[in-house]
Amino acid sequence: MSTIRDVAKLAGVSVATVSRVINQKGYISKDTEKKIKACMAKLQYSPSSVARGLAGKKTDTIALLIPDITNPFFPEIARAVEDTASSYGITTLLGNCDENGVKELRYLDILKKRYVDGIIFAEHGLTWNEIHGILGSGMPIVSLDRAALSEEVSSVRVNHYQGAVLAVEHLLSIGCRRIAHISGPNHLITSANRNRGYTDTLRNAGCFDPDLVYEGDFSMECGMRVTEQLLKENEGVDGIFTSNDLMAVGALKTLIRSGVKVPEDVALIGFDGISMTQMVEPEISTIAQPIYEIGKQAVFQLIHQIEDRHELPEMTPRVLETKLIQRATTTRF
Amino acid sequence: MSTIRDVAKLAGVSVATVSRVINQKGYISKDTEKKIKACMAKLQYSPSSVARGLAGKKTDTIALLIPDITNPFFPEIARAVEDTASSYGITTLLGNCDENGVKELRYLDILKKRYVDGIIFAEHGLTWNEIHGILGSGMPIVSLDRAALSEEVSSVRVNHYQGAVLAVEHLLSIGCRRIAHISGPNHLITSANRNRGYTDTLRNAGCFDPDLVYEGDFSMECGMRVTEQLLKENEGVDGIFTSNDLMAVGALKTLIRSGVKVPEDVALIGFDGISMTQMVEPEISTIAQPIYEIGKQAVFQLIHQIEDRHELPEMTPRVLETKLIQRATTTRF
DNA sequence: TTGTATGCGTTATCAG
DNA sequence: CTGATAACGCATACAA
Repeated sequence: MSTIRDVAKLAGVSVATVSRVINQKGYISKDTEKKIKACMAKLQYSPSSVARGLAGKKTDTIALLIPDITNPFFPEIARAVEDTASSYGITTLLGNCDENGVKELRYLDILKKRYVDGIIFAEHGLTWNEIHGILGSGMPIVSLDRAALSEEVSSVRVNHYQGAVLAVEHLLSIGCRRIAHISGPNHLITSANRNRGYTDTLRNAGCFDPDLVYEGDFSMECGMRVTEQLLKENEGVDGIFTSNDLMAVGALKTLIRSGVKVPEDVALIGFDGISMTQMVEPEISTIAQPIYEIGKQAVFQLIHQIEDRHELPEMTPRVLETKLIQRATTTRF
Repeated sequence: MSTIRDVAKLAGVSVATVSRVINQKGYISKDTEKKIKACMAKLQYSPSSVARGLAGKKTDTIALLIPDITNPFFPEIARAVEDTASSYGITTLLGNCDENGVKELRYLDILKKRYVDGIIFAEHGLTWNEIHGILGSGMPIVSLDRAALSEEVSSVRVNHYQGAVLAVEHLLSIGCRRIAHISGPNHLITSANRNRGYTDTLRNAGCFDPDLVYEGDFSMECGMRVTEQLLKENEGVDGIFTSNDLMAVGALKTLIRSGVKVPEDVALIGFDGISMTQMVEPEISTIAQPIYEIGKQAVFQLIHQIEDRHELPEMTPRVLETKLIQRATTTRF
């Protein structure tokens, strides 16, 4: 690998001059610029982002930390983030934290020191101390989950509560009255908000029953297991709202295997809007998050923190809304 | 963020001494070591991997480049790689290339210069020139797809050919005679090998029909579309072997929607062994790759290139075999 | 056992 | 317009 010095030597100029043409900064004569560019090409030179990072420059690289790469929701987020970042010449590095605090910290340790220009968290298990540590280090961050939890850390906000309301109202509208809920981990704010939306709506309708709420962990296996338990422990459940799509897929499976007719006996609706809901039969109704928009806004917010000049399309950090997508599992004739 | 110099100052020693305790290298008195460690803790110091990389040291970080993060096979590979790497204290950075040569090169540009200690490619579109460029730069690489294509680049080898043979023999054994194949992109060696396995086996059995071979692109949509076309253009197809599981899921969907009974009318088998095959009803038979083992071997091979000393469990770079997993889509009674 | 000095590849500040 | 040279944070021969 050739360095900036090799180029300088070959071109018969100083490294400073080469650096200038690389960064399009300061004055350089057309002649030397052309000569230098030729030399760079000949040596197949490309600047080291590491050295560049050390020298305090931007690396044009951001990191996206996700909790579980095998949950398709996050790969879809990743694509959105990557797409957007890519269109600004920014490369995205992914870190899979595996719901594991230790790994999360390990990533941070690596990234904090100018490895990347900024970090996007899709759901994190950090303490406030740790977050302040990062913020203090000057590393721009954006969070995808702490909706409205604090003004201190930039985040893209999705109205999970309203999404859950949509889901439950939909189930009510097609005639369901005993509607169960398989929630996500209660310590996650997103999950908790969906839970509230469910509870409130059902209370208003006068058919809330705490026995019908089960805490899940967002995995498909859990969706299967809990649904089994749910069917065993309760009579007359005629609708299920799962806090994410993966659990809905699991639930659907158990329902079919148990000989329960979907949606005739039990209607089913998930949350997220991942494409897997369309891969199964019957296709699963869901509350779709604006996945692409989420990724896009996250990148916008991050870039804004990194530098204010970037001429970005008007930042609209409004709260993003979810959308009901009705499919076979909630369509009764 | 505190630097090594801050620690040195606080501890009243030189940076070299601090560096020694960080790297457990050279002699240091128990006393100063303890003192320095205390200072590091107090300052919440952790060394910058960037500077460390620049200074020619290992970064204990590797990169895994995957072609399509939304194909669940790769997240599963990623988990295996991460798991293994993690157990050796190595952090894995992911890059999603999106089947996009430009992005692939962009990642390489970033990674090449001592950003990471090594790179694992899960399927790449690099030319030999480009590969040599990386090799020449001293960056260790391991490839997951170029099975047996060259001795120059280290790779973990899976017997895709034999896997396809297994699949087709299985279909034959349950009575299928007109067996269609939806292949992957023909320019991918893995996909081509599976295709050969299919063709050879069917030829030997005397029932090969080139009209029943369709080229797909490994996506679910493609699985749906091609299956539709396949049903329209051919009579009496009684078995389908798709070159990966995602296409099998798509195929299954089309079959069910077309009122075709699976497996009574048409049996179906996929390839890869991703867990999604168990999420649908009926569950899909598949040729399972030893996903975890693949990731593990890739990491082992990479570490071996990075440094020879690491006491790794006996390296067994044997060819990995696939395994038939029979499920409902090929179980006739 | 510990300190000094130098280099890693770039950028940035000042002089020419 | 261009060239030295000092950072950036760390590792490492070489001294002490």
